[in-house]
Amino acid sequence: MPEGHTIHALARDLTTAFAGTRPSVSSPQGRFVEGAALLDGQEVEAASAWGKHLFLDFTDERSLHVHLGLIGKFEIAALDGAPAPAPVGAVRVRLETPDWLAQLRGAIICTVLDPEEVATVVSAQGPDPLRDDADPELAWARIHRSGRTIAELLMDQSILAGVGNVYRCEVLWRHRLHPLKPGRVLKRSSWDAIWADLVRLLPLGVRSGVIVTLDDLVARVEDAPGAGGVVVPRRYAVYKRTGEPCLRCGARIRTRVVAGRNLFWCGNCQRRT
DNA sequence: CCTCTATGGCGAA
DNA sequence: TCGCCCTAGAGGC
Repeated sequence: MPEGHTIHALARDLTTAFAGTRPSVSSPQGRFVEGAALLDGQEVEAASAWGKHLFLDFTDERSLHVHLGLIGKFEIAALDGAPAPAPVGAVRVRLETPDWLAQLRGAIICTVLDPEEVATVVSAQGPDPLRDDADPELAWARIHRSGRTIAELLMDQSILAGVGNVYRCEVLWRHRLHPLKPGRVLKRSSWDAIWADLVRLLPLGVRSGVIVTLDDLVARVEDAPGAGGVVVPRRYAVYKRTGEPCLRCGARIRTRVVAGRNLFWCGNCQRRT
């Protein structure tokens, strides 16, 4: 589920698996042969994420830039001494060491960038609530002057990076905000609350691998000991719950396609006025 | 088994 | 605005 939490978890796992190693890099599918040749045998420094963009940095200053899009998958597996299995299906990139195997499929972006090009990609992204260096003022400055709907603004990666359709629907429900309200009428206190909530919720997604937005599940992840994985069911307040009762007020959940994406909200407790 | 759908965004038209 | 990427889970038959 590639919203920002997925990409940050991938960066963490790629760093664990490959930092300090020199993986063999190939493109069994054949669509990344030249890029793979540039990276093959080079030493990995670390991986990082900004919003939904993933960067695997090598010590020669080249970076593998990946964006999963809707259907992309980046699978990382410990080999535990076993020989790596042969690639199956359309594997765009394969990274292999004696200990780890990573395979990328279906990504919308997969390229090799130099540091300047990485900076250009990053500069087009808004603040990411998962990053310590994020400045929410940059997002607010654009939101509070905009006539576009808050639903649209939350999904605009140049304004706010990492939030996708599930987090936006859920966070608007948590703050009782109508998705079609224009950004310019959003109160400063509402934005502060949204940002603080995202700073709280997104790390729970990184930790559990699941988008966690319901208070009982939030508590379950926050109270779990250690930093390891927590098993959490995929349950949402409004996302994909069209016609079902709101968990807060019992009114029917409504849906509408806006800018090509499905929007879900409670018609009663998320009022437009 | 097959068909539909999606947490995203690029590039052609 | 639409097709595509070509995955993977859900649901229908």
